[in-house]
Amino acid sequence: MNSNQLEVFCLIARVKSFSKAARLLHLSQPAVSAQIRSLEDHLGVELFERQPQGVELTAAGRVVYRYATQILALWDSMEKHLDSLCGLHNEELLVAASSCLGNYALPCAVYDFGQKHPTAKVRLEIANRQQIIGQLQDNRVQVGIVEGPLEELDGGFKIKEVARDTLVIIAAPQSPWAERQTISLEDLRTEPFILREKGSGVRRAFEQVLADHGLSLEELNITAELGSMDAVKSAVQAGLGLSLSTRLAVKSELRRHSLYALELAGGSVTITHYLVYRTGCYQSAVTRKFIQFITSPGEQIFC
Amino acid sequence: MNSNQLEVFCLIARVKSFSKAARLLHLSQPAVSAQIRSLEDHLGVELFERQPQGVELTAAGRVVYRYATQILALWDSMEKHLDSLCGLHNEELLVAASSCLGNYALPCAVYDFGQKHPTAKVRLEIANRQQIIGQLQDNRVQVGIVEGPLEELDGGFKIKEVARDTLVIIAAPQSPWAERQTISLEDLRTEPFILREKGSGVRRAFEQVLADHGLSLEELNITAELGSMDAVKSAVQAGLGLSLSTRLAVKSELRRHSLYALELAGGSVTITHYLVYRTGCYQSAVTRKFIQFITSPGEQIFC
DNA sequence: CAGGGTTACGACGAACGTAAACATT
DNA sequence: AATGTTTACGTTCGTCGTAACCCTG
Repeated sequence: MNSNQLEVFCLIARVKSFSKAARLLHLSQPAVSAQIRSLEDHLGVELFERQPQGVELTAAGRVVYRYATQILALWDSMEKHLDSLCGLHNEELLVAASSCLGNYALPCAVYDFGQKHPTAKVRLEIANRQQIIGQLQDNRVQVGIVEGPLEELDGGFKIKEVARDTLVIIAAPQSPWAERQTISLEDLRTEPFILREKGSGVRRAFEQVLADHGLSLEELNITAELGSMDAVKSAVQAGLGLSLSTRLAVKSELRRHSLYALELAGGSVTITHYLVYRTGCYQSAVTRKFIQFITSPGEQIFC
Repeated sequence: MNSNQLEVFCLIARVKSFSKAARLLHLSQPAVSAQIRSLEDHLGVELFERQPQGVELTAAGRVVYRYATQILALWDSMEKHLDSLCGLHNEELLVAASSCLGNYALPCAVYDFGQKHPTAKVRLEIANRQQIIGQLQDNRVQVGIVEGPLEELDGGFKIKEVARDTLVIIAAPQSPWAERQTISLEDLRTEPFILREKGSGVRRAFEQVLADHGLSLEELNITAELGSMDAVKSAVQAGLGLSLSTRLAVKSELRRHSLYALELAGGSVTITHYLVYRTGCYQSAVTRKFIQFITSPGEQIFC
C-alpha cells in the first residue's frame, strides 16, 4: 500500500540489518520494525528471517524485492517526468538560512533535493536572522529559514515550523566545565565568554533568556565577538572561553568530543526554526517543490 | 507514497467524477477529494481540472495516469506471485456467516477476495448463530461471522469485531408506521409481528432487549415464524405485519423504499458482528489471507 | 555486556464520515 | 432544485520516538 514501506524494505534487504537501515534512514529501530511488520501484514507473508546477527530475505522477500525495485523505479521516473513537464529546470531558487541550520543541517537537505530533482537549481545562502528577514521583505530570496519568534514579519508571509533545537553553552574538552551537565547564569557571568555578532538568532535568543532573569550581555565577561559560528567553535576549542550555540550546530563536534555542550541550569531553552515564504504572489515550481520537500513530514533535513 | 491514492486517482480518471468514484469505492466524496489533494500535494502538481459537471485530467494528470496503471499492475502481479508462492491454490476455505451479513454484505467481500486471489477457493455458508458456533467448535468451518456477544465460546478462539449494526423494526411502505421514525415496545405488543426462527442472532438480540424491559416474546402478537430473512421480508412487504432486522440486511430495500425501518423508541440497539477463528492449530494460507482481508481497515465488506 | 530485535506506551499526524457551504446547471 | 466539489470538525487509525525487555555471541 505504501511506497515508504517498500523503500525501507529495499534498504534493509541491501544492508541485511534493521538497525543499520534505521540509522541510514534517520529513524529509530522500532519504527523500521513497525514498517516491515506492517508490510508483512499487508502482503500476508514473512519477508525476513530474523537471525541473531541480522536478517535474511525469505523466498517471498526475494520476490517482493524484485517487484519493489521496479515499482520504486517507476515512481522515481514519474516524478522526473513531472519535473520536466512543470519546467522545473532553468528556474533558480534562492534559500536564505541562518547559520545554525544553514551550515550544518540544510546542506544535506539541499543535496537530497538536488538528487531528487536534478534539473532544479537551488542556491543556499547563509545570513543572520536580520539579513534574512530583510531579504524576504525585499523579495531577494524566495525562502527563508530563521529562528523564531517572528513578530516583525507583517502579513503576506507563510510561516511553518521546521525544527526545534535547544540552546547550549559550549566548552572545550579540556575545560573543567566539560565534566558538568549544566551551567547557571550566575556562573556564566564570570567565565570568559565569546559571542556571535549582533543580528544572530542565537544571540538574540540568549539575550531574551538573560532579560528574563534581569540580566544583560554587558554583565558578562565578553572576550570576543566573532562573525561566524566556525570562528566561535575554533575559539572555544582553543580554550579562549565558553560560548553559545544550538545543539544541532555542534552535533558533529559533540560526536567527535571536540566540544562539550552544557544546558542552562534554569531549564533548557528551546529555539524553534521556521520556514518563511511569501504568499499571494507567483511561486515558481521549484519554490513550491522545495517548500513541500522541506515541510513533508517524512523528510529528514538533519543528517 | 500511497498506492491507495493511485487507485482512487485511476478510478476518477476513468469515470471523470469524484462523486461517482466515491460511490464505486464506497467512500464519501470528501474522503476522495482528500486523497487526491494529498496526492497532488505529494507530487506538487494539479492532477485534475475541476469543472462544474465533473473533472478532467490535466497534462500532468495524464502522465501520472500512465505511470499509476503500471505501478498498480506491478503491485497486483506481485501479490499474485506471492499467492502462488504460498500455495494459496488448492486450499479451500469455509466461511460460515449469519444471515444478516452473510446474505447481504459478505457475498460482495467474498467476490472481492476472489478477484484479488483468483486461485483461492472460498465457500460461504449461511447458518444461524447457534449452528455457526457449533461448526467452529467441531472445526467444520475455518472462519465464522456471528453476532455478539460471544460468552459461550471457550478459549482457543480469536474474536474480532468486523461491523456494527443497529436493530430496526421493518414495516411495509403502505403501513401507517412507514411515516414514523421510531416505535415503542408498548406499540409493538399489539401489532402483528413476524419472527425469524429460534437460533437467529437478531431474534436473540431482540429477546435481550425485551428482557431488559421486563417483557418476553410471548407477550407479542406473533403471527408467523419464518426460516429465512427473505421470507420475513416478503411477509412484511405483503403487509402481514412488522418484523425485525438489522439495518444492513435491508439496506437495498430501504434505498428502493420497498421497506421502511423504525428505530426502537427506547434508544437504538447495536448489534456487533464478530469474526471468529480458531487459534493455536494450523491455519492454511487462504484462511490467513481471508482473515487479514476482512479485518483490514481499508476494505469495505458492505457493498 | 554489547548488538540486534521486539513489545509497550504516549504523542502527533493522516484518513475517514457527517454536516454545511459554495458553485454551476 | 439538483449535482458536484470543497471546507470544517470530531473520531479513529497509523507512525514515530522513548524506554524497557528478550535473545545470542
